[in-house]
Amino acid sequence: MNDTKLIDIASALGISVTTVSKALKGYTDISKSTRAKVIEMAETMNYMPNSVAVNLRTNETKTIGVIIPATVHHFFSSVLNGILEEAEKRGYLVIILQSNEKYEMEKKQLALLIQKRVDGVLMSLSNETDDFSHINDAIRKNTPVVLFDKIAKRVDCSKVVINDAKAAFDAVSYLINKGYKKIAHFRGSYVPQNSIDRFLGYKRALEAHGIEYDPKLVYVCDNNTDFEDGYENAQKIMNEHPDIDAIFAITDLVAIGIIKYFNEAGIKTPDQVAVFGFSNWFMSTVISPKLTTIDQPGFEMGHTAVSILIDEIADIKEHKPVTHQIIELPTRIIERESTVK
Amino acid sequence: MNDTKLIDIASALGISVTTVSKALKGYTDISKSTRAKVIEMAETMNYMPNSVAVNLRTNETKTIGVIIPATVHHFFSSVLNGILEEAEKRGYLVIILQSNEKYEMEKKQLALLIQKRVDGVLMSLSNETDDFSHINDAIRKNTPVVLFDKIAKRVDCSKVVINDAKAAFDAVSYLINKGYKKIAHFRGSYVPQNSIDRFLGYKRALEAHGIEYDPKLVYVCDNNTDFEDGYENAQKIMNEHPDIDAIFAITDLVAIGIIKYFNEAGIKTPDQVAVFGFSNWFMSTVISPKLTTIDQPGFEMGHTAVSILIDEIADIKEHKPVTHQIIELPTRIIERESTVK
DNA sequence: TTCTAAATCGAAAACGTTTTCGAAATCACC
DNA sequence: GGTGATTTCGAAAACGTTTTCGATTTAGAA
Repeated sequence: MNDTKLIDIASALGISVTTVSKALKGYTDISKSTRAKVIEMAETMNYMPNSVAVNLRTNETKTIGVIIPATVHHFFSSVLNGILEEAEKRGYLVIILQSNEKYEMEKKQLALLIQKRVDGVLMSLSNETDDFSHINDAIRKNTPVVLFDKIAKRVDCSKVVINDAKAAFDAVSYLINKGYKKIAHFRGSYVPQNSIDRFLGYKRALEAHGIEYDPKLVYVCDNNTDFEDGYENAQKIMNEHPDIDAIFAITDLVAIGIIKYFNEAGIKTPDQVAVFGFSNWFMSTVISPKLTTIDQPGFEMGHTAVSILIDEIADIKEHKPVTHQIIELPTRIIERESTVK
Repeated sequence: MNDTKLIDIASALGISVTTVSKALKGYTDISKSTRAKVIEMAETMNYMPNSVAVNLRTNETKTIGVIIPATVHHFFSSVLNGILEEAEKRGYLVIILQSNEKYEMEKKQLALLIQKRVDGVLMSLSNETDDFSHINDAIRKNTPVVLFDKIAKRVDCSKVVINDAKAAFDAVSYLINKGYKKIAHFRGSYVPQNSIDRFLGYKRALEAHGIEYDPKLVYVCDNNTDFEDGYENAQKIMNEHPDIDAIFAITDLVAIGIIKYFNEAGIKTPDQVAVFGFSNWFMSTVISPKLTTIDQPGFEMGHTAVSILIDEIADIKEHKPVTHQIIELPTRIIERESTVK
């Protein structure tokens, strides 16, 4: 409980607080000899600046806030790891909050972060949010925001995303090129744009290859925490459309539910029905057959989001104009067993 | 960029900063009428206190730090979710740092958190740390620390753990009671106590049931990020000891590697060799056969760790004596397919 | 009306830094 | 020894709050 502060060093040395502060911060108007004495004394007294006081004086906290909509799992784990690594590298601390897909939560948490004077915030939007004034408020107050993954096009800030529609288009095109003809889609709920985009990619790929889109082959899986949805809808679709030969699933989670059911029901994957996932979560290599999927680079997403944010923080500090970037990270197909006969 | 502060409200109302502050904080020496005026003006000017200034004055940040040794995955995801939920509930923010199993990192990060004036810190030790002076320093400086999962008995602070030895003992006893006779153990590396304790539990269970412990049946799996270790050692043990009938694995991850190999090599699980995991990670229900395992309550661990920490913070603030608690969370066997014939 | 008690307010210090600006001391040079 | 330039230091203000303590006003009682 013996926190040493500037004044302790100063009085130990019989000099002023100002001189101590300057010596420690490398000001040039302090003689080498007193600087040396100060540094040594600071060392022996185990001095560490009180960050709160520094923050108040300098008006920056070297801290960024992160708001994620869901629990820390799967995709968001990767993003978080990317965020933590890059933030550490750049000397920033990170505060994490989860909105549980609630707009009110998200709004409250963003306000809290601003009140805490974080230097910037990273966020992935909740499914509920269709009003973005809280974000615009933050930006107007000079707290830069960068959106990742679940973004809103209408907000004027930097964003880092993948192209869900294109990734889905590629996935379905891959299936078509492999010779699959009757391809179903297990989509996500109707609200998040990612879910919509992946569905659109699916639809466009069919049309681009001259296959008629059949809405009856689209099933909704809106449970994001378990694979039961995939399991049950797989059962359902094999009753209603036993002649399908492939399913493009919105996530690896539902893909795994599908494969689980197929394995239990004796339906051969990929021989009778191929399965294509999305995200390349760890468990996609655990299941048998191993899952063909889209690699969604969560770690890189976290990395670049932090990088952009910290650059913007620096620009704002130097009163430079900040130019917002929209970064679209590349995805790629990871071909495994569930689609190759 | 128009942050309103106390003085703005004060001058708008023609009163002093003191009165505004008191009115907002519910001091009783402010008349109802001015209080009402202040509150209304604060509302319309959208006042939010500057947390940094408040922190400096009150000497508390309502923030806790968390240091985890590994990447945010599997078990630590659950813990983190528990931490985030409980912290939010109690009005605390959380800063997360990862030490990557490096003692020097851990030490540096703890110092950083103290410098940032967090009110307390939660940590799970790195494999390298066998010197605990940094933790004792923190505690001596009145920053309470509570250790979880990977702890050090010698540090005088609260801890929340599971009983690894007992859990392992239960697991192996379960196998013995099921009739398995030649039970191997795929242990973790030699350094973390958890790994040692689980090994000891294994050994004691054998001895308690009159089965001779054979060190040749113990294999080391020290890769925590992939299941290759389990896979390769499974291959090895089936060459060297083809007559084993069960394996107790240190984590679900290596258990899954084992099952993967067994599935590919045509070795029937559990008929020829049963497999028992540890932790009850999500993927243990993904694999076929589904994995019998020990439920390690990560979410509850995060919850109670935060709860204890915040209680200690309150005690310290009120200069009450703090009594450290050692909480041992119960584990239980989750019986699935990999051990029932 | 006067005196006391209660109600209401504000000046100022404090939290621990950083930074501006001026003062003092030293130096170089003639 | 005097001048100006340079080096070295420190007083003080500032960041935005909270809180103590004293001052002033008001109400109540006699």
